[in-house]
Order: sequence, then C-alpha cells, then structure tokens
Amino acid sequence: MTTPIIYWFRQDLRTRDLPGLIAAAANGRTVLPCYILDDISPGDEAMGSASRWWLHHSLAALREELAGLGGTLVLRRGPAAAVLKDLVAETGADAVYCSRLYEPWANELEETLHGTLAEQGVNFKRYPGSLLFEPEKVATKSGTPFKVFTPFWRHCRSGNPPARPKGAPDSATWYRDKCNSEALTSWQLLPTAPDWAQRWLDLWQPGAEGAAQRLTAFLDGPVTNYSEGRNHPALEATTRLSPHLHFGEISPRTIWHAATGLAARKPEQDAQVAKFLSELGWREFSHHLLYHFPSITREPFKPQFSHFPWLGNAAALTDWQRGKTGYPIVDAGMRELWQTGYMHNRIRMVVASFLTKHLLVNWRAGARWFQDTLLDADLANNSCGWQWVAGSGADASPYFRIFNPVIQGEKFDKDGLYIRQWVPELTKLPDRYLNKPWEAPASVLEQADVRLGENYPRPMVDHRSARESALAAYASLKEK
DNA sequence: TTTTGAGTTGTTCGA
DNA sequence: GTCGAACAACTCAAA
Repeated sequence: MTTPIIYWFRQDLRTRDLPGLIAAAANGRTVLPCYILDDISPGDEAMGSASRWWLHHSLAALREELAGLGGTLVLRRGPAAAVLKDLVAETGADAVYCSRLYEPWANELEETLHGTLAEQGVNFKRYPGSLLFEPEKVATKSGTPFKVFTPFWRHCRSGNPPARPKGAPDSATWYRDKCNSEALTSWQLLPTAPDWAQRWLDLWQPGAEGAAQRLTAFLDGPVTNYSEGRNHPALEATTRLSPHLHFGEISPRTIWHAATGLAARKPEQDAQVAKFLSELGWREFSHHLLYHFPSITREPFKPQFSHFPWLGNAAALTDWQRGKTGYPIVDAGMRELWQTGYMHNRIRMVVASFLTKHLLVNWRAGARWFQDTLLDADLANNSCGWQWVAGSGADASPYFRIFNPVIQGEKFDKDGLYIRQWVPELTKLPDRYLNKPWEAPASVLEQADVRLGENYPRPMVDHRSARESALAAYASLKEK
C-alpha cells in the first residue's frame, strides 16, 4: 500500500465539489478520511448544543456517503494538532489536506499545523472550497478590502464566475489498513435528558443529500417570488440552506451555478435569482470581513461604538432569551429559535433590533445566545449580522432605523400564522390585537383567555420611550 | 489628491 | 388611508 494522504474534514462535510479531497485522491494516492472533534482549539468559539446535534447527523451522513465510495471515515477526538500528529505517526502519512477556514482561531491553527507537521516531514495543504471567492483576491482598486456590500458584490459578480462544481473524486484509493475510529455515539453530541431535539429530524435532514433536496425544492418553486416571500416568516419561501452551508454539505458554487443556470433558462426569473444570489453574497461578504478584520467577533467595527452606553441588564436578557418580552413577534421568534434551532431571517433582525435598541443590551450577548442555540451558528455570519443590526458594523443599518415590533408583525405576519404557531397563548386573540395585546379591551382579552401579566407578559418596555432612549444613547456617541 | 455619487431589509410625521 | 419627506451625517469606492 502506498503512503497515505490524510484528508481532514472540518466544515466541509461532503464528498462532491471538494477541491482538497479531489487533490488528495489524484494520481492514485491512498486517502485516509478523518474528522476530529476538537473542543479545545476553538477557544471561546466552541460549538453550541444545537450545532452539535447537527454535527452528529451530518457526520453520520458523511460516513454513509464515503462508504458509498468505498472509504471509511475515521473519527478522533482531541486538539487537532495532537490528533493529527498521532494519526501521521500511526499511518505513516506524508501529507494532510483540508479545506481552508476563515475564522481567526482556525487560521492560527492552520499556521501552527503548517509548522509542526513540516517538522514531521509532512506536507500540510489547505484548499479553497467553502467560499465563492478567496478573500485575498477580492479588493478595491486601491487594494484594500471592501467595506460596503454593494460595490463588493458588484465587483464579485462582474469578474470571472466561480469555477463549475466538480463531482466526488471518481477513482479514489482508500486507506485499508487498521486505523482505530471512535464511535460517533461516544461523543454524545445528541441531547439526552431532556431530548429537546426529539422532533428535529422531522424538520431537517443534515447531510449533502438533504442540502441538495433543499436547493432543488427552492429552485422549483419559491424562487419565483423570493424577493417578497422571503420577508414572511410563516411562508416556506427561503432555502433554509444555512446549516447545510455552515457545515459545508453543499458548496456555494454549486448553489451559484444552479441559480444562474435557472436564470439563463428562464430570464423572467433573473431578478429573483439575483436577489437570492445576493444573500449568498452577504455570506461571502461576512466571511471576507472576518478574514480581514478578525476582531469583528468582539469589537465594534466602527470604533466610536466602543463608547456605547449599553445597559448590561441580565434580567432583560433572560426575558428576551425565553421569549417573554410581551411583544408577540419578538417572543415568537425567540421561541422558534429555542424549539427548532432556527429563526427566520427577518425575525432575526426584529429580535436583534429589540435586544440592542429597545433593551440596550450589548449585541455580543445576543450573538453568544444565537451562537449557542442556532443550528446554523456561524461565526462570520453571526458576528456581522449582529453588528449590522446594532449599527456598529460594516455598511450597517443607520442608527435611527429602529424596528417597530408591532409594525413588523402586522406587515410580515398579516394573518398571524407565525405568532399563533409559536405563541399559542395568543391563538384566540383577533388579528387586530395580535401584535399589541395590551391595547385590546378587557372583554376581548377575556374572550381570548389572555390574562396579561399572568399567562402572557405585559410589554417589558414601551416602544416609544425605548426608541427615544436608543436615539439618545446613539446621539451620546457623537459627543465623545 | 480631490471630488462625487451612493449606501439591504425602517419609522414617523404631516399633508 | 396613503404618500413623500425627514431622519444626520459619514464613509466608502471610483473617477
């Protein structure tokens, strides 16, 4: 048997269109596929519980996918550098290939590995594959990173398109010698007591197959009305590809080419497809920003925001997390998140605006909560999304743009389907009062079995005065 | 170097 | 009920 190459799976749990895996399998080389559960190296950026649930099922799917090609996925646990060192020693591998990550901790780890593996005489190679464009290759005419989305995306779209996606390696030779693998179940990635994810497999199919089905289903239908449909949380009008993308079960260029291909066949859908692609563009933008400005996960992108007078109110944060703010659209979103590991994009903006502007809680507290509870928790998207809403980010929302949670609910959940699904105690309240139960006459509340302050909270802040406080807080930045 | 045009997702107010 | 303007400058990117 020839000297093996280790293919180290990370956030790229697929076998198709994976440049590093294709390179490893080329020239008849023997490939040893492995995944390392590393809770040490990421530091504070360790995976949340929802993400671990997804990881379990995604690894199971990847294992099947590899088995179909004839390969056996090796599972190991520990700090990646040490585990790889051992694996190299055990198997005599002379190279480790992987897909590049863009998180600061991952970048540092890759630098370290490059050195330590070289000392063992092992060639460490990183390949692109998780983004459409490499951050080093996208720059303004003066050579600096873009800080505004529109010119960034215009630039990306006007250059060479990303390469066409490739398939799985067609003639890989897989490592066959004995190589111990830990049992996936021994990692205890799934919740047990209680099993809060009991019904999540009805909602999600982690793995490349599930990802491909989501994409197909979207391009077969909802894309035709994407620009409008995407605003309505009760509709199945978005792709829900975000967790699949985060774990790399589908490559962004697969999505790009499927979407542009559709627009080429059906020119009347060009505008909708462009809108959809621009969302992929925001993912791209966030990852590029994180690469160029690694402090974006902790520090406000706009430095003047480091003086922002956040309140740091722990009780308010808890009420928000539990979906007990008294604003139905906010509570619906927070409960959807808690119960399904997901929240509709528009509602993410509404709840984030509420936390940072109505409650004046630092966006980092919200970002931490999302990171722990979202299936699609992604450091780049999450950090940039929160900073955008808070107003401190690149190309951020202007400070006076404060979402009115009542209007947002009335506009985008007209029939109250979303609120009634997630806030069942308000089910019987008529549409007219569904977004503002505190304005309902006593008789209406009684008839709907709503007892404010008992079975549904009164609004924890008054919108008008909260708005004024937020504007005053932002105004105070200018004085400093 | 200077200038110019432009910038995800909203709300409120007054006519 | 509907509509347009104001909100407040500021920074970015390209010419």
